[in-house]
Amino acid sequence: MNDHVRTRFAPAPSGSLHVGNVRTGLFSWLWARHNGGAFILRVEDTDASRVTEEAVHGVIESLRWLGIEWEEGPDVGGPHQPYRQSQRSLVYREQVDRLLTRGDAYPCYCTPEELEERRQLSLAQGRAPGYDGRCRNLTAEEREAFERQGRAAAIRFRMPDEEQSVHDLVKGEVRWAPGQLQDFVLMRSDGTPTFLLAVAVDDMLMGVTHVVRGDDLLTAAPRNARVIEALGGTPPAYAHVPQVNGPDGRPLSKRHGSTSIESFREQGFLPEALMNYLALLGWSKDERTTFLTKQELIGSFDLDRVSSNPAAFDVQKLEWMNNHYIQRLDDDDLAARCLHFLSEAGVLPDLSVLRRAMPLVKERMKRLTESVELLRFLFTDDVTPNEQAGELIARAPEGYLSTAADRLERVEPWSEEAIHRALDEVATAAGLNRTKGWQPIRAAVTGSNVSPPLPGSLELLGREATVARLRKAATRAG
RNA sequence: GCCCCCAUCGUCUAGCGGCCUAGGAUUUCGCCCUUUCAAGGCGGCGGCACGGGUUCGAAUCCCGUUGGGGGCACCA
Repeated sequence: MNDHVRTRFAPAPSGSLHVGNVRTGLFSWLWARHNGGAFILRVEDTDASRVTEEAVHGVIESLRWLGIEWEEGPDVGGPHQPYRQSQRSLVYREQVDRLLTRGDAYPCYCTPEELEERRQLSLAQGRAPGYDGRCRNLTAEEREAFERQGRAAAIRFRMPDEEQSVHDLVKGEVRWAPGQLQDFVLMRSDGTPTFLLAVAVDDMLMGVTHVVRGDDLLTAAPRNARVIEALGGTPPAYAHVPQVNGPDGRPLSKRHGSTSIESFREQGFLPEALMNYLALLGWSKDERTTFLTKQELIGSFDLDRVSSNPAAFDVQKLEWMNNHYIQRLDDDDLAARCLHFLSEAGVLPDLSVLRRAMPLVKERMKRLTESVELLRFLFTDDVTPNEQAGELIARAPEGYLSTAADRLERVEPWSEEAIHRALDEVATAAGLNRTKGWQPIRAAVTGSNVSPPLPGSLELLGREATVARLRKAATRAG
């Protein structure tokens, strides 16, 4: 345990937070918690044009819902405020000035057009397309000349001309040959900081000890580290975790449909199930542990056991896990969660009945949204039979449903057991087994060929509605 | 084009030189249970990308090939 561990999650809230990003954030958070350290939420909005206020709120909402909390962030404040890069311009200006005076950074007067032109040329000649270092060693006179031309300078970092390496906690030792990592822009010519500057400065100033992020940022690590060192700080340890892929094995993106945390919530997934599933995407406790509570995850999470190869997101396994968690929720809790989806669908349940219906449906739902179709018949008299139900009703023996109605009308008491016996009597009298005998009744009462167990369902529905629906179907059956 | 990362059942993974005729989970298939649908139980199919090494011995180490991904922006 190391209570000095400080990690952060720094999403750029331009779009929605998808499960891949969050999986990475989850690892970062788990590492902080595992070490009894602190977790920071920071908004990476150096390119302010792409960020909306709703997006920032969305990020906060999604993380909260999942069960991730932070000690410092834009909403809760903290000793290193502000936590939005768009509000830290002065800080970046100050740090970039230090780099400038030390000669670790320099003004670059090349225009985007010139850079693009040279980039194309390099590519055509088979050389690296990056920055060629044109303004690296400008004399004072040359600078003045550019200034007189009215050129605005971007500020570039002077990358040491030597081999670069990072010791990554997941990838191991990674090296880049001298010249491979070119001088990059720290501050745009309009004075706004780039991601590369902001991240280095913030991680340093906020005392971040471990940077856990997607491995698409692996080449940013040596740049981040060199900037921090040039500023006199100690770079954090880096852990670059693989990206999460879609079911087709390609990186998760819009193309894969709704992959935002918000959409999983709307689809009826439990946050505890999603967290458990996500934690197992690229990490494992051992060879058999599948279910871990939040506390257990915190207790056993270790960057050492994070896999270095990308994982594909498998909804089916998530669904299976979701069902597992649903089954283990207590009835009040589950009912409260289903209520949201029922009312969303326009079904307004009697709360007491809803609660008592939970034992009947909990092992039948992969998603909470399924509670709507499973339980609708309990809360509405509109039970127009679906196609299969219609057939079941039509194929019922002559007078069968009326007989069932008659018999159920006399059931005493109106209990699951008594109803069960009555249903059997009706079926037996008609020479039918349970399957054949109960299905028409199920169809008539629930409007579907599939429903929760019949006796329990009828008990909850009540005698009156049950009998009425049977009679109505009987007339329709002719 | 150059650089970097990755490679075990369809999917998530265990495996860090002998315990592996490769284990678990999910998916799928079959059986059992059963009032429908599920859940549950039992069982089956299914994998070390390929080629070279190193070693008494390789899924495990090294090299190469192939494949996938990422980077080379005044995006993040």
